[in-house]
Amino acid sequence: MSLTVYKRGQLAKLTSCNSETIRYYEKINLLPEPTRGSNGYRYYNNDHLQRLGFIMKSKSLGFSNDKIRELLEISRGIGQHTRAEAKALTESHLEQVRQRISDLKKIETTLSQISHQCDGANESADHCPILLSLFDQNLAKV
Amino acid sequence: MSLTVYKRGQLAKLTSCNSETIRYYEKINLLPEPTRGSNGYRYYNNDHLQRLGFIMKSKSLGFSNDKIRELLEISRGIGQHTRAEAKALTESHLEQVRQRISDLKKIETTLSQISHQCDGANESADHCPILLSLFDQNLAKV
DNA sequence: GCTTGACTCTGTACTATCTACAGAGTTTAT
DNA sequence: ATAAACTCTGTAGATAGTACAGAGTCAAGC
Repeated sequence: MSLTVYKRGQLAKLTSCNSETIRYYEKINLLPEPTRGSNGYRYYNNDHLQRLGFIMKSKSLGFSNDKIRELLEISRGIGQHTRAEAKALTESHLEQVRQRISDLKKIETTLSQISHQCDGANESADHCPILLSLFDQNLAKV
Repeated sequence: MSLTVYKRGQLAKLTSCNSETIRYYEKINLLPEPTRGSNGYRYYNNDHLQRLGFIMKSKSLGFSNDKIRELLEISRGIGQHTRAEAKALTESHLEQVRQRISDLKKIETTLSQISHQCDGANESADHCPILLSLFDQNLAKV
């Protein structure tokens, strides 16, 4: 219905997306090509606005551009796709997030340990426990 | 003391570092240039071995290459650097790790919520709660 | 109507952190 | 001797953008 159009900068402001990034998303087929004015300017419609909002939200949840492209395809598919696909994508991503958290927690523990071993005195870094830990062949694998 | 030398592939195996990556680390001044044989081959010594071990361990703790370069400089500096510097670098990195964990936990919560809202049935993705969430203007900011 | 500033266009280069490949030369094993 | 495995250089690709140069366009104020 709405015939509202937006120039690139306006779309950028409305979505908090860098305006150069909008061009980039078009290049990698995340955002469809908008119509062009006779001046060559891109003119976006409300569908672009909604899609870019979707992209920004998915990004904030850590989805990769490839995953976002898949999610957009599912949402656009006319009955071709199922909720099972959307859920599978989400669950698989969630698993990755959990794995990453688990990895980072191990890193946090190790960093915290080696940091506590160093008094941080304003003296020569010779024999600094942190550096020695990093040189240590036997530092626990993270 | 030890006059052991290693070719690139040997160093790679000993450190579990990809051999192309060793070349890359030399390019970005993370690993000093080794001596070259008359055939142009790189011949590494035990100092390189130890440094690359340091790099790999630091990487496994999530330090960026720039931070690793600083840590190496501190460890190499002849009394020029202090333990305070090493500790500050570590603490600042630890803070970043904690922040990242906190961000990921929020993402995990949101993903888990929207995933639970979807039954994942093998039916049309129309009205899929996950996709609707991602299109929703009001989805809680992560 | 003109000027000025803001915007947009294209293409390309840069960030970080590697990884991989082509085509040539070298070493090693059988 | 020959073939496999290794190394050399330089360059391109992946991921996810960001930034800039140089040209053209639009909008507001005078």
